Formats: sequence, structure tokens, C-alpha cells
Amino acid sequence: MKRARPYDRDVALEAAMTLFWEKGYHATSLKDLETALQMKPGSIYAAFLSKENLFGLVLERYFERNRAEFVSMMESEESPLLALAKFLRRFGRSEQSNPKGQACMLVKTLLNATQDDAAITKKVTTYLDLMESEMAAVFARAVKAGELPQNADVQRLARRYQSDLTALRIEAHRGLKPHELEASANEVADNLLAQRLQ
Amino acid sequence: MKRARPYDRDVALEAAMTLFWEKGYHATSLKDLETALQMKPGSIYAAFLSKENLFGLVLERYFERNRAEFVSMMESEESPLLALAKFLRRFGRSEQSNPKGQACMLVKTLLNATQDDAAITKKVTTYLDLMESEMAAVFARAVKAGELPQNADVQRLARRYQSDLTALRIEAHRGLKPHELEASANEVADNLLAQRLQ
DNA sequence: TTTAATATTGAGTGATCACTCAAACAATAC
DNA sequence: GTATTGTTTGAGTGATCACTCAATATTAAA
Repeated sequence: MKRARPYDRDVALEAAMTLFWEKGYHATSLKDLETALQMKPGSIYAAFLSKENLFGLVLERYFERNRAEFVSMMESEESPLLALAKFLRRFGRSEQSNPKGQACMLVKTLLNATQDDAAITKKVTTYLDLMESEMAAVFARAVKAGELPQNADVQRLARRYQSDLTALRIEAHRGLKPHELEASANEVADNLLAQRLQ
Repeated sequence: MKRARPYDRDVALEAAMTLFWEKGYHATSLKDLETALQMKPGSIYAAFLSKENLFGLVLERYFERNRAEFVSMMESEESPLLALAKFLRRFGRSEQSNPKGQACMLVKTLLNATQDDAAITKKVTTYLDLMESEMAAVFARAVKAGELPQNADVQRLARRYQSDLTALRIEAHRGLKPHELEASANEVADNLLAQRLQ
């Protein structure tokens, strides 16, 4: 009955993510998207409604991917605190192979958004809060496991952890040499583990 | 002989800084600038050559102001390490009165710049490096004063300090509650002082 | 008062922006 | 084959972009 779409929605979203991540929302034009997605304007609008809506889908995709990666890493380790440290160290190493480092897309978007982009700002803030909660949950498990004092403020620890990660990603963006970034990441991880009770 | 300009160049630059800082380079239109500077397009171009050149002047202004403020704070204290800690704490408090927090303009610009903005990126990177050097100098004085081990890596300490400050500014931008921000700033300051030898 | 030099003025430039829609196309149902 | 339905197509929309320049205004020297 209906004509099949010649493009793969998932591939298109992935291309849009790469583009939006690199250039940001405002600086990415529809011409850029047409090229990257290999779709004509009409098709883009039929598939994604608007540039802003497409950006929203991309943000969600980015968030879900990062959350899944984080959660998966946390589950693969016995000790919550060691898992958190390992995650930092892994980031420090992973950027070796990723020469053109990019800051976190959520943070980039947050800093980039103007008052007119209230809807985008809200989305980003929500995702950042959700990531923080995810991190707080791991710290809570660390408390339960006796790695941290019973009265530890897991929310504050999570906020600090997220800040540290954000700062590392910005350093990567800034073009820190790979071994310097690795050193920074290890330093942050060591600082975290210094709080470990057992 | 010549006609006097009806506007004050310094006032105009200050207005441009506020605007560019808040909206970013790309999202700030010439219409916005006309309104904020109360100048017609022709006058803006006669005075500042181009939007990009004006932005460059603003960046320099922002950098010089921040550097001057930092240097002045460092001089007002006996101990280098205490001065660095005090600077962090002061930031945590200052944002109480500044409801609509903004991330560092240099970082905002860095994350916002695309490949086409190579000139801007270079300027920003230079300024960030200069700030780092300024911070490293203070850490070097701390070493000399015996507050840190003789073999302390002042460059790495400076990088970490700048990262911490960047992260705090982003938290302020994100809309952290004043007392939470103050707590974060104090935490970072405490961590710094924990390294003090005497 | 005239003149020369330096300003501001603001409508207008071509380019690009996000976005639209009538027409053409492709796939299945019959 | 034909009809129906859902799709792509891509030139074209008005709006806005950064920017220009001939006309005009203001000063101070002559």
C-alpha cells in the first residue's frame, strides 16, 4: 500500500546526533542536515516534524546512550565506588583514540541555549538531573556496602562526580594531550577512592 | 574639525559584553547589538569593523577583567594557597546575589565555536592558557613558601584548579541553589587546602 | 560664513535561514 | 491494469542574517 522509506531512521538520527553534537543546535543549518542525513527538506519535516523536534530526539538518544553506558559499567563491578572510579579512568583512556574530543552534548547545549530555547533548556536540565540521580544511586549503594559513612550526602557526592566528569570532558574538548587527560582522570578517580572506608 | 561621537566606546563595549556573554556569538544578531549599544549598523561597523572583531574586543575585555580580579585577590593574601581557597569561596558566595548565573564566557565560547570560528577558538584558547599560567604562578609561590612539596606539579595543579572553577561556574549556570553552590565551592576549597603542608 | 573632515543615518544589499506544498513517485490491494 | 495510499521531491516562501553606502549631520579650522 504505502511506499517504503529509502532511508533508515536510526542511521539518520545517528548522523543528526553527530552533526548537532559537533556544531550545536543553532549553528547547524537545514542544509547541513540535508547533506548529513541525505534527505530532502520535505522528507526531514515529514519524518521529524521540525528542526527543534529532531534536536529533541537526538538529545534523548544521546542521554539514553550515556545513561545505558554508565549503568552497564556500574553493574559490571563488585564495588560501587570502584566502579565509579573505573568509569572515570576509562574515560581518560578512551579519549586517546578520539582525537577531536567533544564536551558533553548536554552541557554544550545548556551553555549554548538562549532564553528563546526554554524548551530545550528544560529537556537538558531534566536529563542532567536524571544522570545525577543515576550517580546518586550508585553512591547510595556504596554507603550501603559500607564504603562510605552512613551519613554521607549522596546527592552532593553525585553532584561533585558529575561536575568532575563534565570538567574532564571540557578538558578533552579543549585539546588536552592524551596523557595529560589520562593523568587528570586518574587524579579525580584517586580523589574519589580516598574517601573509601574499607 | 571632526564630529564628536555621541556614544561612549567603553559603555558600548560593556553592553556588548553583557549581550554576547548571555546569548553567545552566533545567537546575537546585529539587531540585538543595535538595541543594546543604541547604535545604528553603520556606526557599529565604523567603530568596531565587524561583528567578529567586536566579539574579539569583548573577549579581551572579559579576560583582562577576570585576570585582574584574580591577580588582585591573590595579592591581598599572605599565603598563596589560602588566597586560592578564598577566591573559590568568594565565588560560591558571590553568586548568591547574582541570580541568573552564567558560565565562564571563555568556556561558553569555546564549547559554542564551530570549525568556521577558528580565529575565535584560538583567541579563547590563548586566554584560557594565560589564566592557567596565572594560576600556576600562584601554585609556584605556594611551593616556594613551603605550602606544597618541592616536587609538586604546579601546571597540573593549575589545570585542576581551573577545571574546578569552570565546573563551579557551570553549576551556577545550571541554576544550583545558592547554598548548594556555596557548599560545592567550600568543598573544592577544602580539598585544595587539604594538600597544605604547614 | 564657508569649507573640510569625520560622524551618524537607515533603507537596502545579496545570502542564507527554517520551512512548505503541489507535483511526481512507488508500493500494494483489487 | 487501475486505484489508493503514503511517500519523496525540490523549487520557492517570507523572514532574518551580517553588512554597505550614498546622503546627511556636526564639528572646528580658516
